[in-house]
Amino acid sequence: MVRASARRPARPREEVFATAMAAIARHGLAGVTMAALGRELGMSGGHLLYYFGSKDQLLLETLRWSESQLGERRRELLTGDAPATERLRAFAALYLPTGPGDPRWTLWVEVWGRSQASEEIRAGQVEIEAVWREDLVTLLHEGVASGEFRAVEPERFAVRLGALLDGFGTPIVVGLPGAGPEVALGHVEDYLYEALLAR
Amino acid sequence: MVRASARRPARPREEVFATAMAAIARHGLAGVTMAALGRELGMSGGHLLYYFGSKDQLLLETLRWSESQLGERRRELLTGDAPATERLRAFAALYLPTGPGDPRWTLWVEVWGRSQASEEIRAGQVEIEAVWREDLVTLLHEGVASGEFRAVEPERFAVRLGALLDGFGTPIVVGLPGAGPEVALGHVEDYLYEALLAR
DNA sequence: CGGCGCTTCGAATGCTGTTCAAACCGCCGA
DNA sequence: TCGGCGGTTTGAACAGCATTCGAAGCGCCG
Repeated sequence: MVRASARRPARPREEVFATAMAAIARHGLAGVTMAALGRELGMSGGHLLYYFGSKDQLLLETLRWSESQLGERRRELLTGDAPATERLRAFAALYLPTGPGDPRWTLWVEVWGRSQASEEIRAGQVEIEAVWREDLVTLLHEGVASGEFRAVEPERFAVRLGALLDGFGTPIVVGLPGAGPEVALGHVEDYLYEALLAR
Repeated sequence: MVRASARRPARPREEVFATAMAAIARHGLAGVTMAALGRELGMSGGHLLYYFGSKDQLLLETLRWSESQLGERRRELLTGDAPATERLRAFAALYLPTGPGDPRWTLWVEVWGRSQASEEIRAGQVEIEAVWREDLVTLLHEGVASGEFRAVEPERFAVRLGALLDGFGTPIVVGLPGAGPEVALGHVEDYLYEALLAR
């Protein structure tokens, strides 16, 4: 058929991810249609699917991109020469949601919801989380080695701290009453004090 | 029109919930259609919606029912005369998923995924969780009062323990590598020892 | 016995993810 | 320069499903 509408080159991947993330944060994944996202980007919905394969794949790639954005910030604060305690606190603050509807965490909530039914999404989230875990373990090693932290087992401690942060994060992003980043950070700081510093 | 198919009375609510829960555990909510669920129950999909209003409402009611099933067990173990420490451990064991695909937790994962977009679901989950929280706070009060636990603040401690349990539970039910109820319980027990018992 | 309100069915409706045919375009080799 | 090829882009078709809703059915009550 004669193409009535003009062809438009795909938007840069960065812009696609940023727009997708904002839309998902605002409407939830179910509230975002490929057609609507395409309109926002000046692309067709079919064009988006040509590149990403499926809506769920788009979600996973968007999360991957989002997490990679944080990689720089996390590396900066983790490799600074502030005491390990401060860096660990900063790590937790960076990990936790900024508040209800935090776009990055909204992606995570959507991914968790799809993870059980998809080995591919599970593998993806494991890969993304691994980076956080490795960085945390490295920091814990440093703190223990320098004598700043008690002689905890870094791997095991990282698992527990990760669970605690996840457990606090989800109610924040979802907007449950009483849940907020300050409250959560207060708990985490107390926990870190009791577990790593108190003698 | 002349009704070709026979009318069938609705299945008891209990059976609807049990069947819905099993189907959701097996396929995820997205993989369960109202038509298919109706066929399993010998009802029409429209009939299910007549009673539940929407698929999301069915999910929330199923979770409510599921949690009420546990209410008895939780009350039994919490009001026993075993030491508070044992009862607290049993509480944690009951709270955590039994393993990947745990039906009860699968409902929770689905609810979390919809919570952000729905005030009604948020309110529902807060109500359901409140019971667990209250029971935990009561137990903590007992343990502190009897001198068995350190003088922690029960409300605050319950928030933190709840976060830790949630943070451990989700990877288990979703089936992430390395996550399992024994591992999680080990962590939780260690945490409880360090936070409540160790001097 | 008639009317009322609840129950039950299942197709219609509306919507959306995904597929796919077709047009378009740039590049490369003959 | 031209034809072929492969990637790009569109948007409708397709398939599926949540939800709505009209209509039939049924029990109960006055």
